[in-house]
Amino acid sequence: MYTLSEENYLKSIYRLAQQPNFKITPTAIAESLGNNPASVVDMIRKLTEKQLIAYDKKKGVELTQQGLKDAVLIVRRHRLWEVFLLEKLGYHWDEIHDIAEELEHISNATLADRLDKFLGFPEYDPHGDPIPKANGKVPKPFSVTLTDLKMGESCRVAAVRDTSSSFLQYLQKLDIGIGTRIQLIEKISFDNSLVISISGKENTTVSQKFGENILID
Amino acid sequence: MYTLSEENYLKSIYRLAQQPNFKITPTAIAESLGNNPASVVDMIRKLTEKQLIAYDKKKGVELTQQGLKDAVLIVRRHRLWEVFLLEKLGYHWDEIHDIAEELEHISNATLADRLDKFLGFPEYDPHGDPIPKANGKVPKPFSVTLTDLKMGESCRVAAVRDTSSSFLQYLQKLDIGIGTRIQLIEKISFDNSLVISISGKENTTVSQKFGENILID
DNA sequence: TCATAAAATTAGTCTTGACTAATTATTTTA
DNA sequence: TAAAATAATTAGTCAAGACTAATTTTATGA
Ligand SMILES: [Mn+2]
Ligand SMILES: [Mn+2]
Ligand SMILES: [Mn+2]
Ligand SMILES: [Mn+2]
Repeated sequence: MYTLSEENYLKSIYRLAQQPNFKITPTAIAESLGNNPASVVDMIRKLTEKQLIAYDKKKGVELTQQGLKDAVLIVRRHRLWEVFLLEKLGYHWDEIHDIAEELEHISNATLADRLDKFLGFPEYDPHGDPIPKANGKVPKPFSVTLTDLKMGESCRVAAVRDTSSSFLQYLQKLDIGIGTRIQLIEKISFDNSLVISISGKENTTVSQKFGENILID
Repeated sequence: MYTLSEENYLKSIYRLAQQPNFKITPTAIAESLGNNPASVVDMIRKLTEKQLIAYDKKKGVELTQQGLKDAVLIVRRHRLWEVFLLEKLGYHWDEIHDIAEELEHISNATLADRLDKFLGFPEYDPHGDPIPKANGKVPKPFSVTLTDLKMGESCRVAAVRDTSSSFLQYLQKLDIGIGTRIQLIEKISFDNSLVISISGKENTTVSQKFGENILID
């Protein structure tokens, strides 16, 4: 389809666009890709010319209809490959993201759909992110976090926001995965730390930042 | 591991080295990759510096021990992915080569071995080429062709030398695949055309070039 | 053996996608 | 609102990996 770089930019812009009321600036894109803002300005020019994005000083960067379609396809491929790597090749959930980051760029007209079918049309990837459908429809992602829970309430872990291996490995250590049940025991008002019970076991304390990265059902 | 280009050069040199007594020249590499000889000379310099190849005017290009090891790994990945695409995703054998050409560059320490295991440690790829083992050992490829057959003898199709989709589609039309039995009925001395019987059915005539691209058991 | 053809190499250019440093525009804040 | 800070943009550079055109080297054969 496009170059590897173009695709990574599209995907990055798409991801930033998921945050409601967030203005997508060159700096924001630069940060999300680990690039220099000057390089981003170059690429914004290129993608604008190709009519994949529109850039307005006031509104920031927006994907065009075509750009959105392309970005969603890349995300679809990424998440399907993640399912494959975890379920078929036995990788752990903290290893799959980086490999999928490469696999998502393999371009073949029917590959995503064949993979989708082979995997049994999964709805969510191993991190709980919804997998865009073949028709381009994207199921609504989870948005309520552990910090939104009220005292005493319990929930099911539906997805993780941060997919870095340091976070995922921490979760593994705590025995938390997609589907794990968590009950909020107490909120420490000093720093918003959360005292939780994981799968009904003894209490553990986690930070606010931790809580914000756990999406629940 | 290396850049996409470096890997493609390594693989191309490896493939050329399979032909016995063949001097691997810049022109030969250029032809096999569809590149300009001048570009090849640049890359020969680069790969020599990285100690992956040795270039001697007299002997031509040779892979070093390290270069050979790396090339074999890329071939291993290529052929394993081809098996995956055919057996798991249902592609036809004339579609898989180009996709594997991209997939072979996905670099992850354990990916090839996991894929190998998932596929049940296949010995040959869908074109009959041997799949290098995890330890770097490469099973001996088939080398006898249809043109080596004597009048009246019959054989089993073991592999194809040419993997272009035009050749593979022609084979499909003739109902020839890996494992098909072929009997040589007659050799036309004028142009070395071969009159053959495919799976015991009525006679068909194929060219010498055709015969040279069918490897038999 | 020497002329010609073919192959290899060099020199110089181009595109992509990065970068740094300098400059200009826009926001914040005092 | 003016100064200071931050963000965006421009200008210039670089490396990779390709190309063409020109030159040199090597091989071939009359
Ligand atoms: Mn990527
Ligand atoms: Mn994911
Ligand atoms: Mn390749
Ligand atoms: Mn093959």
